[in-house]
Amino acid sequence: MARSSRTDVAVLGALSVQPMSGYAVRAAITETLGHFWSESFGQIYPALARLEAAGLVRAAADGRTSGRVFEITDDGLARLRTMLAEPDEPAPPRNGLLLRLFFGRLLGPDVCRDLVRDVRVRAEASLATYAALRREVEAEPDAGNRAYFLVTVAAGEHGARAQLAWADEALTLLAAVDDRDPH
Amino acid sequence: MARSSRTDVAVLGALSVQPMSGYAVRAAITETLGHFWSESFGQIYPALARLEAAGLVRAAADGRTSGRVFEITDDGLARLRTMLAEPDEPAPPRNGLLLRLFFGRLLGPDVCRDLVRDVRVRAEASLATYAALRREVEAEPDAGNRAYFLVTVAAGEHGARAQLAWADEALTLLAAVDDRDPH
DNA sequence: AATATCATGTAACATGTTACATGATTGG
DNA sequence: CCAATCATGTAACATGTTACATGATATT
Repeated sequence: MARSSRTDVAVLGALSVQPMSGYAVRAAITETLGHFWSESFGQIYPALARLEAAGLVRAAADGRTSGRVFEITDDGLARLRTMLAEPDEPAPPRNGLLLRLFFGRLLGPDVCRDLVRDVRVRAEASLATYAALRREVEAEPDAGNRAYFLVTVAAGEHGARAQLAWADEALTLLAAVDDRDPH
Repeated sequence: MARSSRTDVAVLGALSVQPMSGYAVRAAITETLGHFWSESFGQIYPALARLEAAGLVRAAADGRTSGRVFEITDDGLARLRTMLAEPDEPAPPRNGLLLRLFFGRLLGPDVCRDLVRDVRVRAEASLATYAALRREVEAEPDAGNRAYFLVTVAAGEHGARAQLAWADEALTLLAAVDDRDPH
């Protein structure tokens, strides 16, 4: 049916919170959805043009700046609800790290351990970020969407903790590999 | 530098195990790397042509079939080692499920709970698959790459268990949402 | 005045899937 | 002989990033 529906969801979703410029949509997605979503200008501006042509958003000149302010229409809100309800079909798996580690014998256990340790470090940094994010959300009064926000934060936390536990198991497995093995 | 390096890694990696046809490369990737990688014919055949032109693989007519058998060259093996050692730059995050749940207020807690339950069911199925995979690997004698295979299986297991734990936390969070809230 | 940030857009490129076209080989 | 599988390839499409071009506004 619709082209680029995922970008459309993100853009309409941002505009469902409040009207804003395309530039601000990008900033909102980066800042608020950044831990599970991303969009580039090259996607956002054509998406806004499409959505405007379809009557799902309405644009008005911004008095204060040279740009335009986009506002979601009733049709746009209805369309967003429809798209949100569509089943989420998971993308085909493509994990570059596991691809490397699977052929790790060609690399040797030392290099593989470095790859894994790197993941561990990044996972610990992520955990700290999520903890801060959680404190932020819990400090603000619930405007009705706190639970939904916390659900996404929890996903990040569980994922990062899983990476940590996996890294430790992987390091144990790799410690048992004979380094004199033919790489 | 090189175009399509990730596909090249997967294809060269498959051929580093044994020479085979392009069709068999696809089957090997699907069967053996399937839980963390995927390639389509539309990527594999052009990749093989590129790799052959670059001298990284060598093709010979297969006596038994109408097709060709591709064999990795010494240059190809060296190239594969180089590419495996390159740092893995993580893809920008794009989690369609979390995008939906973040705007879950527009959908209502009931629909969101259905989305989460679906993840839970799939995660449990994954866990069973990984358990079977682990038994398979551990039943065979170690040809020197068992630890590396187990590292990738462990990643799947930890990821699936994290999804399970997250789903339960999410269901608890969503159970507390007032369903009479304005969607 | 210079610099940073806000703002909009496009073109080139990269990567990937899906559908199609074509034919050989094998097993029932 | 017919169906399934093996085998190779291309074209169209989808999705996405990056780099570029351009200019307005705000801050120091």
